[in-house]
Amino acid sequence: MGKPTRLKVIAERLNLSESTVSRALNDYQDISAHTKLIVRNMAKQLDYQPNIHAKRLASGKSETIGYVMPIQEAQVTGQFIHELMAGIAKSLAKYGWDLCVIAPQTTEEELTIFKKIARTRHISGLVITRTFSDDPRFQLLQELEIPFVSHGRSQESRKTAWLDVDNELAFFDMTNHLIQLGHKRIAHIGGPLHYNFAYQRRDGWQRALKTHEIKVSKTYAETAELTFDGGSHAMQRLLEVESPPTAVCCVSDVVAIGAMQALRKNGLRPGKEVSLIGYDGLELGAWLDPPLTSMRQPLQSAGEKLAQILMKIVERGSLPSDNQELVRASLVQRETANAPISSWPPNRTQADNQ
Amino acid sequence: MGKPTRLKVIAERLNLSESTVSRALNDYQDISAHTKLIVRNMAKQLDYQPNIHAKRLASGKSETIGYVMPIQEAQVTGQFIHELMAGIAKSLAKYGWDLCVIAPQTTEEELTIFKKIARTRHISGLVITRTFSDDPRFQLLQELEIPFVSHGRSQESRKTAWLDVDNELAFFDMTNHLIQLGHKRIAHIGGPLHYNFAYQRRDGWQRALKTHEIKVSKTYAETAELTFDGGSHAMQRLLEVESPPTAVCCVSDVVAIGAMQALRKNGLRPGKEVSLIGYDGLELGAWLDPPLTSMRQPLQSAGEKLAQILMKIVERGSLPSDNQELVRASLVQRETANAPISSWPPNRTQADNQ
DNA sequence: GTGAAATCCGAAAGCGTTTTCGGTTGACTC
DNA sequence: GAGTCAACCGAAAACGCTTTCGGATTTCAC
Repeated sequence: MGKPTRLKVIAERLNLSESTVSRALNDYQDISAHTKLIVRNMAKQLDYQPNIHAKRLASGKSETIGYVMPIQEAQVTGQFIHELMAGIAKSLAKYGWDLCVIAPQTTEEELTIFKKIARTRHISGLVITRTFSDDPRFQLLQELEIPFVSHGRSQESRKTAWLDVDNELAFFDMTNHLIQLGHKRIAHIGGPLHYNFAYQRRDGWQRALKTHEIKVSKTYAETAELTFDGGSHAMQRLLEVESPPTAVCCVSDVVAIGAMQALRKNGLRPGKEVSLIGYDGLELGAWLDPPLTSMRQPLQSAGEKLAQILMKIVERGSLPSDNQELVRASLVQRETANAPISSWPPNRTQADNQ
Repeated sequence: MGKPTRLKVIAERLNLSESTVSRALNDYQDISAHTKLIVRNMAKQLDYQPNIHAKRLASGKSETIGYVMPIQEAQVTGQFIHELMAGIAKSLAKYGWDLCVIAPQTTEEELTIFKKIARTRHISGLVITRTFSDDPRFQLLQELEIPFVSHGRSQESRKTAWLDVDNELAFFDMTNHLIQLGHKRIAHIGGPLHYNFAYQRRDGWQRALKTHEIKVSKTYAETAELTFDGGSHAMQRLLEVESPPTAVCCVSDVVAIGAMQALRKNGLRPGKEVSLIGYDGLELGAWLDPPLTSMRQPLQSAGEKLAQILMKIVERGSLPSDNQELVRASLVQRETANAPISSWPPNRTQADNQ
């Protein structure tokens, strides 16, 4: 009920000036240890919470960072975003910073919001996700001098701060896993190349094959929209090549799930005739029949790291280029990646393909 | 680069006082139409954006609402949360309000945060979700006089603002749908009764059966944790009763997916021997084999409404009890709800059950 | 032409912090 | 005992806006 405690009342009670109290609480050097102690005790006793608006106005800092929520288009980003945000919020909360959600409806609106932030500065830094190879946000944010960190990279991210999974390594690992199981005919369903990760994932797949001196057929390099249907169609095409693969590395779980459907439509069993590995490690993969093998990246901790990085840049002026970090994805073994079986692929005569 | 435009410069340019400019921009009645016009033009020309901290400090309003992110426990809440937040943020943005995410790790921490907000008042209202029948948050928030609106109800929500799906009606509709298809032996896998919706869903199922004078066997009223395994186990139990159901109403999609697995384990086909309807309308239901029939509630629009309600309460002092709204869920027809088939259930002799 | 009532605007006092700039102590040196 | 230097703290000016209050002008009725 009563008005919250202000700096003033704690100053009066201790017979100190407001400025002394303020500096004591903010640990200034010119306040004696003794004074700091009694001030802090009194503050605790009165449950003092500074008025955040006054603080931000006076100091010119906002202690707020924004998270740009991806525009709703790609599927099943929900869980992803949830975990990431939880990590960010958790980390920020430790330092009393706020996480403010920005949900632009279009790309243009997103850029407009950035410009507005640049003027008002009521948000001191941004976390962006869903990065594209050619992503206009990187240049704009640099021009506007808005501190930011991206989850994922773009072509432009040489000088900016980012945290990303080592996609290349993940797909290298994934492909190696299939090779260990005995596969030699390993295809890849990749994503559209405007997603920055699409390149890296494809490269990882290729490198693994090359390392084991397996030659890569062009027909094995498929591309799909990051949707269920995209995966389904791509798989269908893979089944129609001269000699179909015995295993497929999929750019995402959703695509892999689409691929599973295509297999079933053709009377094939995922994990038997054709092995499949997805990427994202979505929990729902475990509920499928059979459960989908996948690669998981740490999300909650990624969120925490993103927040740390951003605070470091905003607060201590750390250089963006000193804040680039690659994390490793790990295999989630379930049931769609097994050794190849002898009855597949069926012998096809030349005639089959005419 | 240059400092952002302040009230001061636009006042100087027009030879007006700051206070006049301020009131003109805020549409006060005691400013002439003409003055308002030129002030607004100048503001636009200079791309004026008020300093939000100064504004909030002076006015004592924060124009920020908080969204309490559910603690990460239940499965697949991600998509749900994402859509809801997008709706909230979108709606708030129209009025220049901010959405601040709060991610407590435990229930105690959540309550502690509420108390802090009550003191600092830097967040003027809260949206809470995942409500329980006996939910301590309702009483605390009322005591602390923090405006809030809940997505979902609790026992305590007679006087508070909320937006909820008509769960009872949804399950009434769902059950009726199965009855129309010719089912008479319709079971229900409900959720733990500490979730407020669990009661209502069960009641809707019961009412539909009673309306059609189908007597409800107690063995058909199952309860499950809201997880894949929970659904699976509950379905297994249903298959072991004397005369198993031909259709099951599931409290959630995840539970329904678990139930599908149990069916398959027993050599039964979802949508054939046993029909199944889930609830949530998750997109991933469409990727299953067969795709899961479900009920969907509008989420994005729910988020928008929640924001509207909260702003109304915070800003215009609208009474919480005048802001209670029920929305209707709709059936998402996919492939797990069909007419019963004659070969199921098999005839069982008494001996079978001994 | 006087009084009263509108109409419109400016002055100034906040809002609750931070931060700079001196000023007052006391200790310490010689 | 005068001078110097730290060590501590207070006064006061920001920060940029809102809002109350009253004053000046105009309008209108009589």
